[in-house]
Amino acid sequence: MGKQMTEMLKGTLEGIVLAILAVQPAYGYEITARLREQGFSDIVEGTVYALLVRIEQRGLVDVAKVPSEKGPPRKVYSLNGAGREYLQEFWGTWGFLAERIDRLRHPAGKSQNEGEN
Amino acid sequence: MGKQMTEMLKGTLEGIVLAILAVQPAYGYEITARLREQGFSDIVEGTVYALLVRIEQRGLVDVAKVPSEKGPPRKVYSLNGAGREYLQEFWGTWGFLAERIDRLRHPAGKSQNEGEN
DNA sequence: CGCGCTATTCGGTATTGCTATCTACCGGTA
DNA sequence: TACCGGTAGATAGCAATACCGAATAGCGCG
Repeated sequence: MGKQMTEMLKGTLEGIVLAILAVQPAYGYEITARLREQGFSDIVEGTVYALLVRIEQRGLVDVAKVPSEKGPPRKVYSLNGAGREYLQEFWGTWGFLAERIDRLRHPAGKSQNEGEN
Repeated sequence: MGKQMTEMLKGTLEGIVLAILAVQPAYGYEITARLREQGFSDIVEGTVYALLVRIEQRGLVDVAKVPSEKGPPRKVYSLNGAGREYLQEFWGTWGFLAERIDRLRHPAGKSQNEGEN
């Protein structure tokens, strides 16, 4: 992807990761892989780890060190109460923004094939 | 709104402004007002002007100085070919992201009112 | 002249994702 | 033993962008 996606991920990637953790706890490497599966093919490890450090410091997740068979111990992150609250706020903000942007894309009171161009 | 919205606007505000300009040319002060009308109540002038300078330097808009009856001359921005192309790219990127995020919000194979909480 | 409204510009700050690199652990192989 | 590939995490420096606050500029009115 391009620069547009990079900038758009600012502010949303955090919510995306929290949403992934809301489904089930996971560790950094795993989260990166899951993002790749879901189409975010060029999000690198470094980005995810830095983000995880941030959300940990803000107290949105609980961390458990789990030994791994191959490699250093995993840090498994799980969403806690504050994280769930924050995620809900995220959905609110996202909904607000997405609604308005979609409205710009398909302006009411304009002919159908306007705004796409 | 809060910090979340601020960060989420990164990368999208540019597209939002371009979309507004796609409807019809406008000048900075007017764009700010239009954003306010559409619900982005706390976007300040300074942000919009800085953004306009950027998209002008990238050649996405044409500029015309128009004298005003009240106040300094207005700089009227209108989307040009490159801008239209860029906007279409924006819609592509936005669509990609929005689709994946909505999928996270309403995971397939989960009961309906999951993920909202 | 000073006040208010319109309109634009500028300097500094904070956040955040990216690149690139580094450490560390394990199993397999030469 | 020595090296390599895959797993796992951490860190430093950079670029982009939105915010805040203030300044500047033009015009009409009391």
